[in-house]
Amino acid sequence: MPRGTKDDVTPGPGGRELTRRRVIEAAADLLGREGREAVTTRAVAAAAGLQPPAIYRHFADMDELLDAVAEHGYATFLAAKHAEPNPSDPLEDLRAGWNLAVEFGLANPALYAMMYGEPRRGTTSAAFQAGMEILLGRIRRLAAAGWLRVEEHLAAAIIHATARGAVLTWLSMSDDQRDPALLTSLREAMVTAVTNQKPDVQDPGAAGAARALRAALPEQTALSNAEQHLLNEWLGRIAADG
Amino acid sequence: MPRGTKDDVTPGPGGRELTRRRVIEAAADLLGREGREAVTTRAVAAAAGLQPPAIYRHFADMDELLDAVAEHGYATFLAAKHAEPNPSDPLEDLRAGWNLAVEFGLANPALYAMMYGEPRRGTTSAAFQAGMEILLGRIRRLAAAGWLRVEEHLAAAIIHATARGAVLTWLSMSDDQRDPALLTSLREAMVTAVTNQKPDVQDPGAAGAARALRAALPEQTALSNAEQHLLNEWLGRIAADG
DNA sequence: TCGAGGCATGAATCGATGATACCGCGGCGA
DNA sequence: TCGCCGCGGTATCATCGATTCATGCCTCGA
Repeated sequence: MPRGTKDDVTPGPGGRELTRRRVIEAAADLLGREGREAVTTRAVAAAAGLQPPAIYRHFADMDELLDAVAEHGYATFLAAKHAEPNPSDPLEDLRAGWNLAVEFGLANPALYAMMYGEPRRGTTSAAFQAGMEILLGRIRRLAAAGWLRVEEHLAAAIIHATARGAVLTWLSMSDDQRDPALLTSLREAMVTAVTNQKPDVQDPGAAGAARALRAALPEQTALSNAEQHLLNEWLGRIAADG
Repeated sequence: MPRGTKDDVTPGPGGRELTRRRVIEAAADLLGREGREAVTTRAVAAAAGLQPPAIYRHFADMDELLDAVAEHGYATFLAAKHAEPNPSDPLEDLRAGWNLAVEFGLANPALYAMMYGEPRRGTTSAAFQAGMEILLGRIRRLAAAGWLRVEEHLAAAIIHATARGAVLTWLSMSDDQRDPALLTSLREAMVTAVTNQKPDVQDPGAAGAARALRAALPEQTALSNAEQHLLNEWLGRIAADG
């Protein structure tokens, strides 16, 4: 029997990618059901149907596996929600994005605590980067509509920090302490911190923004007279272009 | 020699309380200098001058020791700052309290991550409770002065959550990403969420329009690549100026 | 002053964890 | 068809948190 020895037990056939997926999902399942401590090489290996050392054929170390679990959980959540942005109302889009981030945390407590509880993990993780990317996209549309009150990266940091604080604080409270108003309060605080009460530009698009900036140009102090002069000419061309 | 055998080595004399303190300070020192992973029973015992099992004569398990370390670090920080509240201006007092909480986090990264990074630890910790107590005191004075906009416990949760998000986000960023404006923005967002103070309406200056135009730049066709490049830099300066 | 009990100390040890070295089998390409 | 790369399994290591047990000091009481 040329292939019997491998098929007769749990491991089963399947390519490398499939085994990798099985390991990740086993780890994610353990993390979700029994918490961070339960995710050991032995427990994951047993749940995935292979021996502990085999895990290291797919992941350099435990941290890499956990990063993969984070990415998997994040992608799964996004796929289930398939939240499409609404270009017509960027402000409501901002709220929806914040809600989405918080909902992810509340739906995956152990995973979220692992991703955003340990400060060192954040930067390198792919899931972290992915979350920031879609956040920056929403912020860009907000900026294009003239709603943004602060610089884009600062806005992203504010949004992220409020969501992070909201989720971790919520998770650390007992049931009787949890007040849904905390989440809405933090969200609205974030909105007022990030956006203007009225958009700074009336007409959408580059032309409208150029007209608005040209009108407000005399107040600025960051540019020299020569720079301002040239900028003014360019703004005129952009405004006429629209 | 009735007491010589105990004095001739590192352990030294002193009561039970002193040994306990030495263990806590050794653990706190290890945590601050080498991070969370370095705090093992063996390392702590070696630094404190006793055998690993002796630690369990003072603490039920590792978690209890870490809780004691948290309390010690928190008390030490508070004693060093000896920040006395200013009854005359409860609003500025609120800001000072928030700043204090954040400064504690930035000054003790590993300790803060341990205290507020793992959601499960929060509730039981004595240091956590102590922080909440002085926070509630400040909130009460705020309420007495008629400044409070929301219920006291909700206010405490908002303050705590914003500080928590601020510190953990700050700690997870690399040096070049850290913008002090993040901390002030979050603090002011907290103030407007908690108090009746109206947010200062900033006039729609050039900064907002500059941000809008920057976001819409890729659409425009009136400028060459070189012109657009320079324009982008100028817009960044104007946006940061606001 | 002397004896007895309590308690901290220290050595040895346990179970479990993350990680590694080595071997054998299989599939894929030359 | 042969050889090689790679995957999984067995055996094993170093270290971690935590426990057990015997020893000896320290204190309290007679």
